[in-house]
Amino acid sequence: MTSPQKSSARYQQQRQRAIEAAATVFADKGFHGASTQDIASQLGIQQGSLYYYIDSKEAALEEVCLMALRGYVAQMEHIIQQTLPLETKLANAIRAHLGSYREHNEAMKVHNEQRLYLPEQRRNQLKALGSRYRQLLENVFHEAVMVGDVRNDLDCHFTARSLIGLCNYWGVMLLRDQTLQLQDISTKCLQQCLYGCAPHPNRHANDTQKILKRTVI
Amino acid sequence: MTSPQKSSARYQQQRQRAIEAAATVFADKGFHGASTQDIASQLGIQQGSLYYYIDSKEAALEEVCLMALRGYVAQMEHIIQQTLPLETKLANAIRAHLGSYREHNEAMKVHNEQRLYLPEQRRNQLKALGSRYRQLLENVFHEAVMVGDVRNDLDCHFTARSLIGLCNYWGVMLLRDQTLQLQDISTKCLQQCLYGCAPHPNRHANDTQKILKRTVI
DNA sequence: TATAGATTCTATAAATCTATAGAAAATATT
DNA sequence: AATATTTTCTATAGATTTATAGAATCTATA
Repeated sequence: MTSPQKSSARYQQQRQRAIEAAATVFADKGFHGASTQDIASQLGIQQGSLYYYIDSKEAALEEVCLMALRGYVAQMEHIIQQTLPLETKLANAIRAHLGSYREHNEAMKVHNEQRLYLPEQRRNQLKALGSRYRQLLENVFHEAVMVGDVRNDLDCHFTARSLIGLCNYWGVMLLRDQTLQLQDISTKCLQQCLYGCAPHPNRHANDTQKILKRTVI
Repeated sequence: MTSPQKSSARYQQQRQRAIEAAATVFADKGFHGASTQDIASQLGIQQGSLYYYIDSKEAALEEVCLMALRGYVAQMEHIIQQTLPLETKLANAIRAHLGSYREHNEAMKVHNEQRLYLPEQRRNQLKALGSRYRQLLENVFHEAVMVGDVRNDLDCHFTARSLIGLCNYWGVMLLRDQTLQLQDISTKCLQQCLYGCAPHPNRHANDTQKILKRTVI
């Protein structure tokens, strides 16, 4: 196990597979509950061989979390900076948030549930990405307040975090129960966020559904 | 370590302290990340002595989760069967839900984040309690639909789960950040659930605040 | 084909962790 | 005070885990 040219296409590809295997196993058993043996088995190699691709189990967790957040935040930057009405922006954001649960090998779930087991220093990048995303979402609500789309006493920080919490909750549900429809849950999360459960005045449920159907990304 | 009369008041009391210590440690390090040594240290006894009070680490987790849910569900039964308007009932329910995060030694957090690491069979009681609670909350919304307090196309199941998700999210925040005000978060969760962020017609923010102030339990 | 480099395997050191047994200490009871 | 009971401690067996070293195998290229 001498230090190799770790830049070949094949190496990078296998490394990616290793991180995805780690994501799957961490999502199922948790970081401490999963062993490097579990990850190696998932990948179909021997336990020792895994260390050709990762430096440590902890480093693997960091990679999984970064994998979850990176593409995701980039997506959000794109969605949110577009000049579109609040509802459309939110619809796109929610759809992207929930969608990424079913994409990245359960890495989002791992990020949510396991990242705090990383030591402070290893969380720096993650924190930055997380804050960035939260801020982007919060700004959407600030703008909406200024335009008058939402009530003017709205606590934008609280609302943004609540929406994130809501999406994370249903994101995990989407993973656990494959019969749940991404489209359906997205619609309902949007409605819940915008109108709660009180009857909303000049708007039918179907309109929201339509908005979600023409998502941008 | 022969089998003792495990019913003395002192024994039961120490046992309770052991479960609370386990809750604290599990909340911090996770079930698999925490060792029986950690729990014993928290309690101020030797690692081996812990087994005088618990049968296994797994049994300890089960006890922690049960501790979290038992009193809590009983509370909800009481709150929810009262004949009160939707807003009041919800205000009480949310307040009780969030409040119990700051009461039971972080056991609620452990229940949410660690219970799935228990084997199927050990989760039976927990599942029953959880379903019971979810059902109680769902019924509140069903009633509200019939009375006309909420829009009639409301997905009560979705709404109940979302509210639980919201409360669990903010419950954990209340633990992590002691500067957050229970009262303030409760109010905002209620508003979020009922009205979302769109301006709600014939009701001022202050009314909701008032309702929350006269919680029943 | 022969060789260099990349990849995987086997074996293992060192650390940790759960659970138990039996001795010791503390407390209660006669 | 003497004895019985409860509680705590120490020591350890046995299992598991991470990470590393070095051998073996595979692959690409000269």
